[in-house]
Amino acid sequence: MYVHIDCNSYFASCEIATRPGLEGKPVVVANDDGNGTGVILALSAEAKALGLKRGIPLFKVRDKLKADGVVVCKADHYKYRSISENIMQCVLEQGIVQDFVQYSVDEFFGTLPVEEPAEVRRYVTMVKDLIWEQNHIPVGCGCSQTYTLAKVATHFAKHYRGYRGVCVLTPDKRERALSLLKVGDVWGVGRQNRRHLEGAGIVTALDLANAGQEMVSRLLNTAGMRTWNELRGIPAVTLSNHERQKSISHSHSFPVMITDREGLASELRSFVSRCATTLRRQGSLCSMVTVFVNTNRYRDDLPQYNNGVSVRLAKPTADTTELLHTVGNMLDQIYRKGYQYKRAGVILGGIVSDEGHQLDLFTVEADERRRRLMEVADGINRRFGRNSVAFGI
DNA sequence: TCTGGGGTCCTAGGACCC
DNA sequence: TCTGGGGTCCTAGGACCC
Repeated sequence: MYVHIDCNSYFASCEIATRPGLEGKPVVVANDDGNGTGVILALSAEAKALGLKRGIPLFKVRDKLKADGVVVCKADHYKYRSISENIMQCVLEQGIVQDFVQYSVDEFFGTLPVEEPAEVRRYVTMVKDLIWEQNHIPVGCGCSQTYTLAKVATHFAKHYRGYRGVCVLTPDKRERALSLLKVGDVWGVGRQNRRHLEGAGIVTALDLANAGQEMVSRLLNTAGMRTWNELRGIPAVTLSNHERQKSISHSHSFPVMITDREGLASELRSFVSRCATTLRRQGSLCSMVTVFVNTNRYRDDLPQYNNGVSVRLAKPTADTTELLHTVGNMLDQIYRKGYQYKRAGVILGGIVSDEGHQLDLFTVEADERRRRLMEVADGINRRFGRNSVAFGI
């Protein structure tokens, strides 16, 4: 029996759990404090009831937020990650769920060694209650024969009060449940594939499950075939372990457009410093760097320019000073005078473990003093907060 | 005035090998 | 007229996820 656990309105729930006085109030979390360029990322149930939606730019609803007394919180991703780790930890210690893995910051998968629906329900309710008691985060739980069907079950757990947050989707109820679910709400069916499927008359999840293999493989790719199997109760999805990220990126849309090279360079330096910190935290080195810049795509009155460049490094590194230097050179390749830049970012790729990586022909001994400098800087920032020390350029 | 940020996987086509 | 055949690896772009 596969189990899926999904935190409700996660970012908003984290704020309510950690800031006194927010309970029962309409709360939205935005990637900004509400004065700049943010959009709504998450909403409490009370905020949803006001008709607010995820993805709306704050400036469009500024008056409504004020009139309805909505609390706007700035997203704190460090907080959300740390609460997520606590949830992970408490479920692992409880020991009911097996093969427990984190799928995203607010979702978890696992298995249960029991099959009988009432018993499954009892176990999963214990897990749900434990998460609430220890973290004050409400969750929805779904159980079924495959990961995808477990996510379908979670959908029902969240949308029908009668389930009280736990839905066990047994084979005899599978068809009925799938007939009530739009095909676009199935895990793995995005906007593009939904259009293809609907064009072929496949509208509900049940239509997809009952479609012929040939038709499905023509309309979707191999990932789509896995989804098709899972909907029919045949496990086909394997969760890769994400112990080490394969790419690390930071990017940002600027509240005020930037025109000069130095302005962009300064942003990119801060992005790459943060990437390098993450890189070292997970014990990795990167061997590829990508830098990109974009103008404002919403302003058709302004000339548009979007460009990016990637370089492969001679040897993998996690050294901030080295990456700062690289990024500066890369910006020179793509920076053009005369544009108003709205967004820029850095992506580190080609990530390898920092032990036993391939040295190139010309590598002398690694610079021990530089490595220790990074270690000390990371240590200070861990202890006294991010950006307590940074690289002056 | 103001429109997010961070990921993974798959595939087609090109470059290269013998 | 006729222009080999069988591979691997890498990358960019597009699909998906949260």
